[in-house]
Parts: sequence; structure tokens; C-alpha cells
Amino acid sequence: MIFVGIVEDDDQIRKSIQDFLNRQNGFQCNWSFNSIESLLPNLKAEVLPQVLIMDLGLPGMSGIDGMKIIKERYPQIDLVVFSVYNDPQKIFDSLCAGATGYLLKNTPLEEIKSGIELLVSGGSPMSPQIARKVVEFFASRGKREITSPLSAKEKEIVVGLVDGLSYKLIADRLTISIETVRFHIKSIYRKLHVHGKAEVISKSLRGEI
Amino acid sequence: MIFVGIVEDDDQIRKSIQDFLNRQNGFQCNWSFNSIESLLPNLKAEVLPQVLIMDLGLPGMSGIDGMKIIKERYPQIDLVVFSVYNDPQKIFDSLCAGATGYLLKNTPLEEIKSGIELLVSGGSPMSPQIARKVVEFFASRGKREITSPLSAKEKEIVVGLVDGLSYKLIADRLTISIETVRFHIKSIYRKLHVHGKAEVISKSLRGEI
DNA sequence: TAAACACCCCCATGTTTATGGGATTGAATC
DNA sequence: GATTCAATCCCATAAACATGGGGGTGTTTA
Repeated sequence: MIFVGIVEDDDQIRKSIQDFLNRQNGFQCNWSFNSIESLLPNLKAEVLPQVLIMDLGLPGMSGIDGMKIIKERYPQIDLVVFSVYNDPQKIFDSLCAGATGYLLKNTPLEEIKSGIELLVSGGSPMSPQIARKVVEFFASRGKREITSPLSAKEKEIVVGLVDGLSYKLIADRLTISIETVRFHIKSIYRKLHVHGKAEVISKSLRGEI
Repeated sequence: MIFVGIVEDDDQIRKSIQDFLNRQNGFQCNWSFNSIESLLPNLKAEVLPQVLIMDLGLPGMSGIDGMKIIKERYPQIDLVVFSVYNDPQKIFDSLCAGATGYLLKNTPLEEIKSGIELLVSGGSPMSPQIARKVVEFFASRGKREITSPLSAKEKEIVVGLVDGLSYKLIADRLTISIETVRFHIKSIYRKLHVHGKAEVISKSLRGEI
């Protein structure tokens, strides 16, 4: 038996999902609330839902803030977002807040059911659009390094800077003179149009090198 | 009709997928290779597969390096990884290299088919285990800020450092004296156990603050 | 073969940081 | 009502950094 809760301010949607799940074998959906504020006092450590279906656009506290609180208090609950929003910001904020699934509101009831089953078996149900956006997040992190204007040695120097080493220590690490380190750093500043190692470190860690 | 290619060094697996797809309505799988090296010379801009199923553990060039090359030359091809590996590093490297899907080798043929259909319709097929690991990547980015030892003001100073500002400019931005900036930075260094702004910037951008 | 570039080293000068001291105020905790 | 603590300022010094010059050596390439 999978115990499910739902937080959704649209009564019709909420009841429709709840009724549907309660008609399925192996499902029981007794937690049903229209806001985070009304849900929280009703969560007791003894009897918790395994899965919480969460709307994002709620009256009062947002679904994202709500998920942060819930995950902090009851990390064992699996949260699955159920929202109309498909913009990357909402998606990433939700995942960072602790959601392990993200279904758009146009998801058929049957797929909500299989999504929940997937969730409790260790998967992460996501609407196709959502999964694609999540994947694209990584793709943007990968397209680089072809255009980096820095030479191999200069990149090594940058690594030293990011590690917080002084010129002297970078020189030791690369077994070159501190003067050579200085020379390279001048080149790096010129090529990157920056004027201090702080900016180099920032650019580097943002993947802009 | 969906045109599919496959790069897989295990002849049996490759042929089995190829034959299966060719038996399906709307599928044609004519590109079939056992290494990146043998695939590349056979990709011509005029006739490209829409989808390439890629093994990771290939003889010669790795699937990940191969995907980088393919995506650079033919960004319109959708790549879906087909591998036994389910460790986070392989997953993230693949996604960064341009994969838009990631199926484990235990995926049934029918699901490979529906995965490809999902792919061309704008989704991202992922085995449940894989999707979960991708989602967990974001979750780890979210659990923070409760334990940050820095005061509100100190965090503002850190932002200034990350932006590459000098003490003077930070002082101006926050309309306080440069001496106060110095004082705060001393506190920050003490609290974070670091000895230079480089380390502060690194920690900050890594989400460790 | 000359230009271009990566890489190596040295010097000088001024600025910025790191680190130690110290002092005062106000808000919060106890 | 004492203590704690963030926040504000001041001073001093040594170390690290930024920036400008000046030399060289190799390798690649047009």
C-alpha cells in the first residue's frame, strides 16, 4: 500500500486525483490540503505519507518554500511537483528544494499513478518537457573549452589561483620561477580582460574559461 | 519515419537492437558501427540519423569523447546513451557531452523504442535509476544556508569579493568604511578557516557558504 | 625564413591584502 | 544589568599582488 498526500488549491483537481488514487489497488490518499499552512500541522512523525503531490502556485506559502520545510523535517517523504509551470527556474528551484519528481498538470491520471509507483521504486517521474530541460542544463555546462583563449600552461596557473595558492606556491607546484608565474598571469589578465585574480577565479568556476 | 544509428561494440546487442527497430513501423536503423572511429567517416551532412544510440565503453575513443565530436559537427543529432554504467560521473559527463537521453543496458527493446519516440518528440528518455541520480544532483545543491556561520553583513562582503571588487569598492557599495570591510573580512577568514580571498571566492561559488 | 606564439626568466614601483592590535555603539540574550 | 555579538571605525606592518618594462629559447606556420 502506498500512502499519498496532495497539496493543491484547486478543489476540483485535488479531489479528482484523490478519488482516482483511492480507487486504485495499493493506493491510499488521505492527506488532502489546499495550502502548506494547512498541511504542516497535520504531519505527525508516526503516520506520514510516503509521497506528497505538491502544487507550486499555492495561496500563502509557495510550494517551493513548503517543500524546503517538509524535506527538512521529514526527509523520508518523496515530493513530486504537480504544476503548470515549465520554466527552468521553477524546475531547478523545485529540485533544489527537494522534489524528486516533476509532473506537468496536463499529465493523465493513469500516468500520475505510474509516476508514483516509479517514485517509490527509486525512480524520478518527470514529464518529457521537464526531463529535457533538466538535461539541457548539463549540456550548457559542456559546450566550452574550444574557444578558451588560454594556453595549456596558463590554464594550469588558473587552477593554482582557484586553489587559493600564492604565486610562490604556484611556482613550486609547476616547478617554474615566480617571475614566470607573474608573466603568465599578466597574459591571462590581458586575454580575459580582467584586472585581478578574483575575477579569474570567478570566471573559471563559472565555466567561462 | 525515424532514422536511427547505433554505436555498440557488442555485435549481439547491436544487431538485436538494429533488427528489432527495423521490424517496427516508422523506424529505420541503417547506421550500425562498433566504434566511434568507424562511425565518423560515414556521417555525411546530407543523410544523417536523427537519433544515435551510443555505448560508452567502446574500443578506441570513448563514447563520451565521441559524443562531444558528433555534437560539435552535427548538433541536430539526438544522442541517447546505452550503457551499463550508472555512476554519477559517467552520467554527468555524458549529459555535458551532449547526450539527451540515458538508458541502462537492461532496458527492454520495447522501451528503447518508446524512448526514441519520446526523444524525437522533445523528451529525454532516462532509466529510472538515472533520472533519480540526476535529480539528486540538484538536491545536493539545495541543502545549505542553515549552517552558514557568516552573518548577513559578512555575506554581503563575500558577494563583493566574488564580484572581484577591491576593499575600497566594497566599502563604497555598502556605504561603510574600508576599515569596516577589513574587519569583516578578518572575521570571515577566521570563521571559514581560510587565509585569502581566493579561497573565499572558491568556497562561495561551490556553494559551501 | 620571418612572424607568431608559448614558454622561460629578471627588475622596479606602486597598490592591495592579510593580520595583528584597539575602541565604540546598539541589539539581543540571559 | 551584565554579557554577548554584530557592526562600525582607526592604526600599523609585512606580505602579496598588478603592471610596466626588459631579456631570452624553442616550435609552428605562413
